[in-house]
Amino acid sequence: MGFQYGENPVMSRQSGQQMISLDGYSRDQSDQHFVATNSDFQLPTPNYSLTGPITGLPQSPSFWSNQAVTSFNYGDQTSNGYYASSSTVTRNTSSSNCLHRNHVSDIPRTWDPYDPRIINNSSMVMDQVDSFYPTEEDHSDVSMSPAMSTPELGDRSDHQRYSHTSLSQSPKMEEESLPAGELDGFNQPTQFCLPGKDDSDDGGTMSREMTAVEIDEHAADEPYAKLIHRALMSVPNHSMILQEIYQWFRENTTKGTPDNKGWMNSIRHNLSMNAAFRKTERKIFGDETKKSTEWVLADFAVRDGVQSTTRYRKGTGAKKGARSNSHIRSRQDSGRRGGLSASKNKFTRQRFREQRTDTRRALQSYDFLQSQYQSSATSNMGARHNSPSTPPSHEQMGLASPYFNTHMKLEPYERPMDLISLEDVQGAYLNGEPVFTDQQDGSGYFDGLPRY
DNA sequence: GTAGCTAAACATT
DNA sequence: AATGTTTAGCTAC
Repeated sequence: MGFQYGENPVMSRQSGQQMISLDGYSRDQSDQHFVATNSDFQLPTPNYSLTGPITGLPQSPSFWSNQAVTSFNYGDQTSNGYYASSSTVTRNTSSSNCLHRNHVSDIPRTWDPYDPRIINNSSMVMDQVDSFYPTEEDHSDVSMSPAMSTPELGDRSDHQRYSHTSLSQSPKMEEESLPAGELDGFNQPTQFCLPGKDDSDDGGTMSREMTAVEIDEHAADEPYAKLIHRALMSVPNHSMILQEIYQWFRENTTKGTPDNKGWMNSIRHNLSMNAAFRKTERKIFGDETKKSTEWVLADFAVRDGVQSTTRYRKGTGAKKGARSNSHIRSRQDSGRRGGLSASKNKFTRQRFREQRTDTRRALQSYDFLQSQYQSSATSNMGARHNSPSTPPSHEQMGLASPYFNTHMKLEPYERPMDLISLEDVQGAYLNGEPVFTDQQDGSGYFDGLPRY
């Protein structure tokens, strides 16, 4: 990246010099308000260090043996069944020397060292670096581990390979704005250690530092959902477009191979099926008619990590062993069913959303009643095992239906109330007629539609 | 049985 | 064409 030591930042830019985006993607001019050149940006702060998820690690022993490099808590499944969120790397340095993001909303997608905000307030610049990964094609001597680390500037031979930081992020849509303090945990120190499955005599509760090799091996074995989670956690706003996710996989995993496209399919599959990943739309600046789709981590996933995608699988029970004569035909047939079902389900979901809207409107009339019970509700909520936006497990939901409530991608205002949730309702009548009932066999239907 | 990967069909953008 | 959704076969544990 060309970060250099020195008390006096030198901000020079030659005319015609190619500008790069910090996440490696070209930007529209309108989006280029924050751009750094690859070579002439000079870090005004000497002896700096970073906090935040860092991807792409030098593998040199000197790097790993450096005391300043923190240990890793390689988040694994936690007691609540989630993959732990491993969003932050900390340093054993004083906070004044650390680079950390203070305000996500302030971070532009790209940066320009000539931005007056930087020149006049240089501390703001590197305070907000969150991600750091190599982009050069030749990675032969650089570990592409997706694990997060902290490049140590003392070893510039390694460090110089980091041609840019990733500030890939776009402003969240209004309705996606995070509540205050939502990302507070992002700056909280998190240790990166091996999961406690080792032979330590504490029963595995203690953790130990991973070696670089272990991290690489571990990362290579990580499931897609976890890797996607990690990718999204590596950017400040926890959002990426699909192509950025692809690129992250190319650079940080062994899955992103060019020889086949199956891994892309798998990524899309995981994005679609895992409730930790939510789809948002962002209007393209300057052209309100165009929108780009971004994938963003759900709030609970930021806090708690991601669950396995298969957990969201429809539990109809794949008939193992029920093979047709032709494997190919079976495959095609299953896909065809999926496609047809997808279409049908899309329709039914759409109808269900309309129903939900109607239900919500009806329930709004209960606002008054809810306010009467607010205090008791609050006390009940306090007894919740999980935070309200944390999706319940199968067990918690106690659904007779095999459908896990994965794609109730509800906006905050339309989330089921804690007071009254559809899961709690076993039947409803309108004008004396049953609107829906929850049959004992679990085949609950909502106005003739399957219950989701 | 669960988790994960993968292929595939189909829909949507 | 790229992206998104869904089903389901298969393997490993």
